[in-house]
Amino acid sequence: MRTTPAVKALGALAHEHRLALYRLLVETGPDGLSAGVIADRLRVPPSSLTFHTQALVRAGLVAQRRVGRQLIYAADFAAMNDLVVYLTENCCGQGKVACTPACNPALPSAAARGLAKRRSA
Amino acid sequence: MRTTPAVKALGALAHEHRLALYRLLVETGPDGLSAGVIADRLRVPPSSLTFHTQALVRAGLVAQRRVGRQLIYAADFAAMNDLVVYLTENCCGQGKVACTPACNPALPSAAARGLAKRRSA
DNA sequence: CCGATAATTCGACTAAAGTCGAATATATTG
DNA sequence: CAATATATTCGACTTTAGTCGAATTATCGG
Repeated sequence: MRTTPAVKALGALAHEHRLALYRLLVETGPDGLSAGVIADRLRVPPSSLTFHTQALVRAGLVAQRRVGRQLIYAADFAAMNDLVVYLTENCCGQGKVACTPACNPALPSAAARGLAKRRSA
Repeated sequence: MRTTPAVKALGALAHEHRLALYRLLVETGPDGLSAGVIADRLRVPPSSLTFHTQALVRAGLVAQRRVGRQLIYAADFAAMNDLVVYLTENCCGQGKVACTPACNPALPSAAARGLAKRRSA
């Protein structure tokens, strides 16, 4: 079965270690953190940490770059926004007002080119 | 390892059938749809469909109610909003969610080239 | 009660995720 | 180049997710 970008992103976040890692990167901002620092903070062995960082990178939620001998990971905020938009899309058929606890505030409508149906590795 | 509510919710959405099902329910609104109708729309055998609806119900994203001899499933919009808020929490070190659309000052690559304001971690 | 409809549970199976030590690659420094 | 720091890949393993036919429970109309 074909795995869509949105499912990849959700699957990448659907693990304690990776969600903690992602939230750590969201909190940190564009500067990001090195793999070593992350492994230390999350108390995860290096080889396991690699497994999880790669899951996030493959899903497009986290970007990787090299600085010296370290690999730095940082959250991709646009990807997260795309995901959020996708989840709340067409809420209640977008015409009705019946969404009791308020469907969603206004969010960037970048879903078109985002997580919707794009086909990529 | 303890599985937090957020991870349960993300895991519940991290599957093609369940994401399609959830989005179908989001689009449908509070009235919801019966298991049979859902199975028909998603082209999933009844026993498999049950497996997936239960995953969403267990995660708190979908509510179940009986009407006659049918079981109706409907999205829980408050749960989705909670999840979205949780994902964007503490964005860029700020204590609010208000940065959600704006929390995209620059991607790490751009930041590394000095195209954006640098923040120390 | 009976027969039909609606959906779930059960069971057996296959596929995929997750873990982590040891070996390996990559980059820096002297 | 050699020694060191940083991180990944590999391999072997355990656990969990997912699939779906067949049997089972629940409900309705007569």
